[in-house]
Amino acid sequence: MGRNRATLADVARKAGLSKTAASMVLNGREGTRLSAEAHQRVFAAAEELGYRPNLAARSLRTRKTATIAFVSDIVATTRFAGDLIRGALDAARERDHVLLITETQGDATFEQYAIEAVLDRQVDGVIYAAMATRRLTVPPAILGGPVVLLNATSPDSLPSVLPDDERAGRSVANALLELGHRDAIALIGRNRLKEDDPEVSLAARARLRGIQQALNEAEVSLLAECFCTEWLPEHGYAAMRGLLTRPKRPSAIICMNDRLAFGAYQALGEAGLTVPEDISVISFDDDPIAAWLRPGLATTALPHEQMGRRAVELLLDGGVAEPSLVPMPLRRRRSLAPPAG
Amino acid sequence: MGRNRATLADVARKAGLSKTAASMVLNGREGTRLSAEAHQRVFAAAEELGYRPNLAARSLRTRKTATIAFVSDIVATTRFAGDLIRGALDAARERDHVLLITETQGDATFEQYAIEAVLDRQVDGVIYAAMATRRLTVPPAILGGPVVLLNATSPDSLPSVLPDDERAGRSVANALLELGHRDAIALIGRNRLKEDDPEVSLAARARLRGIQQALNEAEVSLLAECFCTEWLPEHGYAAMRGLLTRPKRPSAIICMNDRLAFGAYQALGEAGLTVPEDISVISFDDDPIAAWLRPGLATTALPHEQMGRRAVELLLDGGVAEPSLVPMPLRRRRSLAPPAG
DNA sequence: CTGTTAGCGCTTTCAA
DNA sequence: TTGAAAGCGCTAACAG
Repeated sequence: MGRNRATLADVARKAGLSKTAASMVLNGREGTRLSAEAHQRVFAAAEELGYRPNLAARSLRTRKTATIAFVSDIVATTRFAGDLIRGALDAARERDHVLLITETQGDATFEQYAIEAVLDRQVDGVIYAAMATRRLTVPPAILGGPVVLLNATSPDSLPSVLPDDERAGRSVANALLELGHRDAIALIGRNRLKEDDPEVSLAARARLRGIQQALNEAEVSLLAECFCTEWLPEHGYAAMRGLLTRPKRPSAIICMNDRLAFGAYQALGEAGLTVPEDISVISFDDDPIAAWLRPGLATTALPHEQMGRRAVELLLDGGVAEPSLVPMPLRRRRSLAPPAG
Repeated sequence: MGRNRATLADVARKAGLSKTAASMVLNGREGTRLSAEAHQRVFAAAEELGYRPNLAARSLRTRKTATIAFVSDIVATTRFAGDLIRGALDAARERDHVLLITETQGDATFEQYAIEAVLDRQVDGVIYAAMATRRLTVPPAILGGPVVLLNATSPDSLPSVLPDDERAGRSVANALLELGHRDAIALIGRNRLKEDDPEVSLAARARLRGIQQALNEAEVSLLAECFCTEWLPEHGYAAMRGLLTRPKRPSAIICMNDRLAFGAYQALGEAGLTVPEDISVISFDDDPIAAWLRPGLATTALPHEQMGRRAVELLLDGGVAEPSLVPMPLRRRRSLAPPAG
């Protein structure tokens, strides 16, 4: 790769100047002034030879690689990883940086390996990303340089980027309250593990807190709360079926994520109920299925692209050692209506 | 980052040997034999100092960076990008390599930039990936070194990795034939643009070819073929509604991808028809929704993880300059049954 | 068997 | 204004 690339020495020779001079011209150094004509000659030579600096060589001197490590637990399983990465890539490109991406698969050995691999390559900083919003402890090895936590926080005080799930919880509840839903709102997706263990999830607790705040302010309480062992369609389906056996039918459902909502839709369809005429549904994440469902599912979007971008900004432009919350926009779709009757 | 790292010189000094000796011991060179005791001293010193070689410095001499560029058009929009990357990451790690990932967003300027960025960093090779299977022309700049096309082919003869869509087409059709479906099979998702322009898609044509081969062999012809301008749920929905207005109802539906099938499910549900008792459905991709649907959607999986892996293998272990087809496994789920009656 | 020397391509004193 | 020389950390010739 990149055989036969012209070197700085080639450019200097062609321009009839020293490497030093060529280097200074090409790097636009202010201090020492070379004649305008020398500038010309250097630029012309570089142009003609198609010169591009060898960044590995440069970094040996400058100790800067213009390369950031993006270390994450899992890139594939979640649909959202791509957006996190894309946002980071965009912001990195704008700053002339590049991303070295590794995946630990939640495995300590792989993690160790991944971290050594990127540190050996002298990256300028590390973005340590979790695919589920949670608290974690960062491997000490990366603390030798700039670190930003993405979709995670840690006991060490470090800059971090998180979605604002609590505010999202309030938006979701308020969206229903504004439509006139009061005492027939049910919640699907309570989960002790997620709510109680910040190392499993921060989202569950924050969303719940937001929902309850908004409801309390309106002096409304939930009609029912369904616990689910996982946030998958089948659990949403089962929960919804359960709700429909109760004497009082809910006028609106809040699901803790879109996959649960998808399951709830299936149960409603089978029961011959229509969204939103019979029951409104709203949830969290803005998974692609939310837009594909009929009717479209109202939800609050995980701002993954923004978050990836923010992480790079904090890393490169500097940022305070505390969580930076990114708003989750409410996507209003047809699954919302005033309560029937 | 990585300040205060011990250097080879530190190790050599501590071991009381020359840098050369230390280098040879640490790299396990066969040629020159140092005393067993010298080995011990070097290893001990390296261990104690937590020595790790500076790969940027090494690459300056060896012209190898143990870094591969993964240049793709779009990482985010498609759900599958993650799997492609994950497969590549795994295979790279097994070979002690790391991935520099960039995204061009299909924009020529970004692409130019991305390619220069990775070449400047002296990558050992480039994986040039497309998110939709298609034919493309690779930017000449990367032809100076090893290149593998991922999910794409090109007029230049280069090693490439593609899913075996044609064989998948045959599996899909055969799965229905085996169940006894004959002259009431309908196809949703024909699309002239995708079928006729290899730079848009190679999958559509190959899938169609496979389907038709299998049907021809069984002397069966399609009951109906629906054209769709895009392969999205809404188009599958519309197509399915159209099919249900015809005099003869199909016994089985082949959808060109899972999103179309999702739309078809919705139309079937609204029409009060049951999958698979009334109509069987099968499709392509194995999008996560395929498993979430009720009943589970039978489909042929895009082997993206395998493909990413294969690309790295071809790049690093060497491979012939021709397409390498990766099989698409059939996922049998509950959406298949013998024709009713 | 071991060590010295010379770069890889670049930036950066420092001297002319 | 310009250039020579040193050196980043490593490996590869080549002598000892």
